[in-house]
Amino acid sequence: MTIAGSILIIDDEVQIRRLLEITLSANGYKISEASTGKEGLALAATGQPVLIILDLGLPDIDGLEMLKKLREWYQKPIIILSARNLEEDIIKALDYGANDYLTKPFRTGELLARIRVAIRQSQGSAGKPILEFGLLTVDLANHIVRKNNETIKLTSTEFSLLALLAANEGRVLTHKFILKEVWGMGYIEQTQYLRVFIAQLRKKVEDDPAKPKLLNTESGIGYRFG
Amino acid sequence: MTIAGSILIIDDEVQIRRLLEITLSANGYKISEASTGKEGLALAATGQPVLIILDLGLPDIDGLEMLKKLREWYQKPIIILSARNLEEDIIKALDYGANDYLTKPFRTGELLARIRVAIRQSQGSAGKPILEFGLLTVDLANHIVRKNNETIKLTSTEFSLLALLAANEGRVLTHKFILKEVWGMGYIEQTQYLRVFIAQLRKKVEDDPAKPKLLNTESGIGYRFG
DNA sequence: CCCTCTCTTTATGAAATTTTTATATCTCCA
DNA sequence: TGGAGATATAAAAATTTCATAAAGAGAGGG
Repeated sequence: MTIAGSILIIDDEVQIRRLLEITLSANGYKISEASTGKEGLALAATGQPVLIILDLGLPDIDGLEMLKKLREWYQKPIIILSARNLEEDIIKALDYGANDYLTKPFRTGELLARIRVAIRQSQGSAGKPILEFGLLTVDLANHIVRKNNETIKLTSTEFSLLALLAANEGRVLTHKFILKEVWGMGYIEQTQYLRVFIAQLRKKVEDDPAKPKLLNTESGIGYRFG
Repeated sequence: MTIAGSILIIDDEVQIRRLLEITLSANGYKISEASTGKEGLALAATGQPVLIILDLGLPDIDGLEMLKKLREWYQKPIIILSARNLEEDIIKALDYGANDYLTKPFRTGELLARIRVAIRQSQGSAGKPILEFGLLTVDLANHIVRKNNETIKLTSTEFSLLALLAANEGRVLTHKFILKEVWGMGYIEQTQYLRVFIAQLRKKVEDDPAKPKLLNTESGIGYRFG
């Protein structure tokens, strides 16, 4: 029903959905639609949309709450459509993680241009193929990890986890974010998996697994590489 | 508080420059200004601004040409300010590499929010601003606090508390407000929590915890940062 | 079919953090 | 100046979170 790489439209007004459906598909985008917040959250989780167009005036969930919920795990662009044009609303939505905010009625050409902006930004940084950290190198393309010039054998889950952390050196990644990226949306609460795999990685990667220098834990939040 | 990096304003109208200068510096941004396209290009090259605010109606260079020239080498966000509200102009500017487009007259609060969006996107996916207070820096996105360039270890509650106070530098926040924001609605009466955590923070953050300079108490009301 | 490899669960002790308690100190005003 | 209410701080207790080993489950290869 939903196809990866699509744009998800969450709006309760059928005319708007129809208009967007026509406009967007005429411009080569695949689309999926939801008319309620609940449905929208479900589709966002399962459909892996590259961008979400969100109406703030949904019947079942407060718009800002919806935005907050999405941003707990969804990093790609969210463009707000709203009938409200109060500065206060716009500021709040943008600060809650929206990428752009258009008021209804909107111009379709402008919306398309703003979608292009959002998408080109989200595709911006394509990381380096090989990451180096002193004696440790992580070759993302070839799934090879070396320590002191010897290759280390990692399972594919272990590699995904290490690659994710290494690619975000210095940043704290939350449990939920890591679980979503490595295991998928359905595993967002399985914090214990993470602990088990971090322990395994430390055994293989750290000089002294009991005193980790690369895989640091941020208690109550998540993990940080480096 | 200052937010790292400067914003370059390129606009020929002196009133606009003055307005932006006041608004932006009041919000902790360093700024530089240019009144012509030529001057703007020079400053963009030498000043390494983190963001450019560009007026499309410059006297010496066509706005779109200017944008094109900048985008040949400048990757950070460019926000367009323009008197023109034609859809065609907006689309062109966005497709030429602008990150956002506001029409004059604009609302300053909204502009500030859109600047925050642009900056957080250019700083890797989830980057909120980095707050600086002399020798103390608070990196909101990465949960990192540095003092004299050494990272200080804070628990997640300690960090939330510090971040809240720091983000509201100079303002007095009441006990109830802080408790509501950091612990949640149900903890509004737990003033003692606050005292305990403020004491812990002072031990970690202040030079002399007994004579706090950053975490000040407003007896009977609450606390104030700075 | 058995062996190996990996992922998933479960169990347990350790560590970190939060909450509670206790006591000392400060501040303001009568 | 004295006392009441507010604040600071240390330290103990309780709770939560984390690390790790190990057992169970499932898949795939020989």
